[in-house]
Amino acid sequence: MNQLVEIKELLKTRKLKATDLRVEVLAIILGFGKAIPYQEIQNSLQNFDRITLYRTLNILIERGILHKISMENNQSFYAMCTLECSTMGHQHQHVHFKCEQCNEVSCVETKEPIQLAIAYHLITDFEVMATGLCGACRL
Amino acid sequence: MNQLVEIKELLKTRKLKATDLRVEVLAIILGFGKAIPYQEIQNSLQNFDRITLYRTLNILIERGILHKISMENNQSFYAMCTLECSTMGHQHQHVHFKCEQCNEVSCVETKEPIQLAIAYHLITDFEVMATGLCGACRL
DNA sequence: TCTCAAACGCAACGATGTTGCATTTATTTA
DNA sequence: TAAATAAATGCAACATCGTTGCGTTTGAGA
Repeated sequence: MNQLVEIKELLKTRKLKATDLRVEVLAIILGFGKAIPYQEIQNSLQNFDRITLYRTLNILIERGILHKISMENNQSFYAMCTLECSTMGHQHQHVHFKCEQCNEVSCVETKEPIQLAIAYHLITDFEVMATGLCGACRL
Repeated sequence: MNQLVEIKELLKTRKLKATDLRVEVLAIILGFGKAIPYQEIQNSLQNFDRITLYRTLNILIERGILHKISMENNQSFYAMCTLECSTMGHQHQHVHFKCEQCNEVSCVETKEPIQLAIAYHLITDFEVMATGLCGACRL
């Protein structure tokens, strides 16, 4: 089964029509492999409507297909969700890592699960943004 | 020694002129106590130039006086740095916590220092954004 | 093929980021 | 205290992105 069919299947399971832009955007993100900057998505598209792209990304996030990563400089990255995410919500346990050398952003797993506790606070969810050197750039 | 003098001292140690806007912005942030939304800063100022405020916040961050917190919805918050931060860089060990009830964002310490390790990666810095219920809203 | 809710495309508006440049000002120095 | 100057301001100008409304188009099921 090729990627195009897989994408359409995925959209169907989330009750979304398989429109051209949606399929195209998902193909671009899947092809990029790591978390993709918003600009990169725009650059990869030929003709597109800005507002439609905006709504497309939002609904893909809402349905648990994509998740958004906001960097400190307000740059937005998008990445595929894991299978645990659904229309009901996101379930990410990974860390968002940005390499200072190659500037790539990726979703990585920690060696140990992260334990987080704050006095008097009830933590329901958290996100970790780490920076440093990725495996390739460390060599 | 009153707050005004303290603010001017702080600016001097970071080699920054004590201009009206800088002093005013720092007084607003200190008065707010917790992390302050960008909008709240604007609302608290009477007459101000948007670009000057933009540059003011940037240079205060650059000199280790403030730090910026980017929320997932692209809303920006600003908070005072600890004394460990300087012109040489930021040294935050705390967690940025957003209460889902009162929507306040604050810098809080964890019970245990956070240990983070990712296979093949070298981590030089990381930031944690947590959501849940703060002490006051839990009662 | 028909039907219709869903999605698109465009207008319109607002907030913020960013740079250049002439003018003003805080602080140092004479 | 006044002069000198590097720093900071204020404004123009431009760009990007977020967001909503609305008429038109279209994907997918009947």
